[in-house]
Amino acid sequence: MLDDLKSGETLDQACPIRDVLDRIGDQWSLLVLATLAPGVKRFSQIEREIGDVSKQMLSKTLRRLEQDGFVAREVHAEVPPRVEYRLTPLGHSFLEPMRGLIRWAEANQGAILAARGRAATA
Amino acid sequence: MLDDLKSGETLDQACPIRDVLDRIGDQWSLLVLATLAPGVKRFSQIEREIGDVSKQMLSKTLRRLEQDGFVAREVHAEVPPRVEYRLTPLGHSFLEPMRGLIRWAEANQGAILAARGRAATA
DNA sequence: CGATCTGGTCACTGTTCGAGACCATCGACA
DNA sequence: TGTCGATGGTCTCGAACAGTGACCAGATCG
Repeated sequence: MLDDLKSGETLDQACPIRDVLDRIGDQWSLLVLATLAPGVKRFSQIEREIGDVSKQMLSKTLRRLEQDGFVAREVHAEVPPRVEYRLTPLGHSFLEPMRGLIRWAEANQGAILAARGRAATA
Repeated sequence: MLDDLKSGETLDQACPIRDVLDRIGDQWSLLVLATLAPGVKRFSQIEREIGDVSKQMLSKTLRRLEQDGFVAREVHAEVPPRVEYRLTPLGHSFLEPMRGLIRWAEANQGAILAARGRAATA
């Protein structure tokens, strides 16, 4: 799409990247997916690992990821209740291209920080 | 990082991916970068191409992308004023890994839509 | 003498987000 | 018997944030 975009075209809502990125581009979705990458985890385990996510947002994020087919939710009828989350094949396949982005982020963080610093003093 | 994350570790703020994605993961940044991919564009041209971005958000987004070194801003002292935006080398290099993600989005949009439909009827 | 075009900014409003209280249920403990 | 803690959430409240539309300056066109 990036290459196909000519001057004058509009980037309307039919654009799939837009739909997908609106979902996973929020503050928490990607973090949750990354947390689930190594395997099955429970709600409070994810909460602890991310650290500064509120229960509300974690709950909402997980529900949306489940609806979009990225994660699967399994409830065990025990007391206290146990709920397990795991990535679906779709979720795993999504992490593939994400790794490229993550590598870029690690490699270029310095450049961004430098630009930011330059902008601050300018 | 995804592979390095073991159970029990926390995903704190030092994580570079987190910093980077908080910036480009918002509603508009990526769209602006994509719009600028083919070459230099003016403010209102970007506005028109994206279609449903408000001037305020576009202004804010461009300023942040500029601060982070993704785009360069050039003001021509004319009347009416002309302001041009272009990707920096950093901006272009960022689009590299993004293309992988975009391809994934295009390839898997159907699966997501299907999952979403299944969730809605369930 | 207006209208218009550009790149913004400002005030107002509606949506969203985080913090923290609250809930139901069971076992452990005193 | 009483109550305390753990789990996976939901509810409410105030704060922060995003979108809408008005406004601005300065020159040129009719």
